[in-house]
Amino acid sequence: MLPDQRELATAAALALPRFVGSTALFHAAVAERMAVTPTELHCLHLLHGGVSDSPTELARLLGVTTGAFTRLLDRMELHRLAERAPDPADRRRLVVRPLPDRMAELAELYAPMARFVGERLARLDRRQLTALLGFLTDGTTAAEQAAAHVPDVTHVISS
Amino acid sequence: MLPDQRELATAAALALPRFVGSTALFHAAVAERMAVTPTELHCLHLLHGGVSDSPTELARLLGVTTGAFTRLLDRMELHRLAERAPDPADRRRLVVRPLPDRMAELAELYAPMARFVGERLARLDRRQLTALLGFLTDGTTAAEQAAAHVPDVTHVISS
DNA sequence: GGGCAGCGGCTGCGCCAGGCAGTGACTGCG
DNA sequence: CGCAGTCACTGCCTGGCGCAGCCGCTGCCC
Repeated sequence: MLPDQRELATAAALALPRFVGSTALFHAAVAERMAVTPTELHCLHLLHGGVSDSPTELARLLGVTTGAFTRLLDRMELHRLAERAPDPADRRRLVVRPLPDRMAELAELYAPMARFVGERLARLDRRQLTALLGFLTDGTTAAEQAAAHVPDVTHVISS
Repeated sequence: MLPDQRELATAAALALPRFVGSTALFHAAVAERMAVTPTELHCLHLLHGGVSDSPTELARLLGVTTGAFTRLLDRMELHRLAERAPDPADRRRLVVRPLPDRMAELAELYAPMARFVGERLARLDRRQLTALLGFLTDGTTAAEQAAAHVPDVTHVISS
């Protein structure tokens, strides 16, 4: 790896936390405009991404308890974001389905960022796009795993 | 733009919200391990990035009111993350300074993600790194501006 | 140079998202 | 057929944050 590449990599690693922070803030602003909590919005993304439709699994991915997820679902139904449906195979379970009702509103709120992303991506060639996409998808799973196994630093404190 | 490039761009745009969500969750997990709120951690990143040292400006960047930031600062001082210092030029103001005390602990908690990012970036060439870095930095400012000017959708609701 | 509008940070109060722990319904294994 | 485990749900409580009012300080402006 060449020196300037190392510099670029360092700069990117430093830019990452701030990027995440500000983007999360943007999501919070969108959620507020929709009179909805950021967690509800995050859940909506998971639902539309087809990641899962199981309450327990969704709660885990969202980082909340199943108890909190019950109220979360209550609110999402109230806000016409999703709905409960019985699971025919297991009467204890239920499946969560996203509702299309407020998608237009959501798209409008995301418009500024969508435009930015679109313009930015249009300037990249195939290799650059592949790198970016790979970084995002692998980073997602890495973050989910890392969040579940954050190293215990008790010994650092106690030492 | 070729068809497969368009597909890649679309995929990247879809992967972005989930990436942000899961990464934010990882940050929340790190914050919890440090017995600290995610907002405190976000503020710490801003301080170490040298973005600003003004309470009002930091509150704006964090998306909280100045009132909430006062308690936030109280907690950060309590947790040895930052400290208040008087502004010699203006006795109304104060300067927020990050403390190095718990940086080792923080680095250890970030280690898994840092390793992933490092390995992932090492595989990219100069053009790819430049594209990624540009996307992150420009995306940060775009998100901050977009968060401040989220379009009003009242007419959508009322219609 | 004295009054005054505006700014910067601090505080009482209430709200609400979420954790915790216990409950009931249901499943499937022994 | 009973029993342990799973899944979603519910009171109770904590705590971060918004809101609005407050005080001290600054700098403009007559």
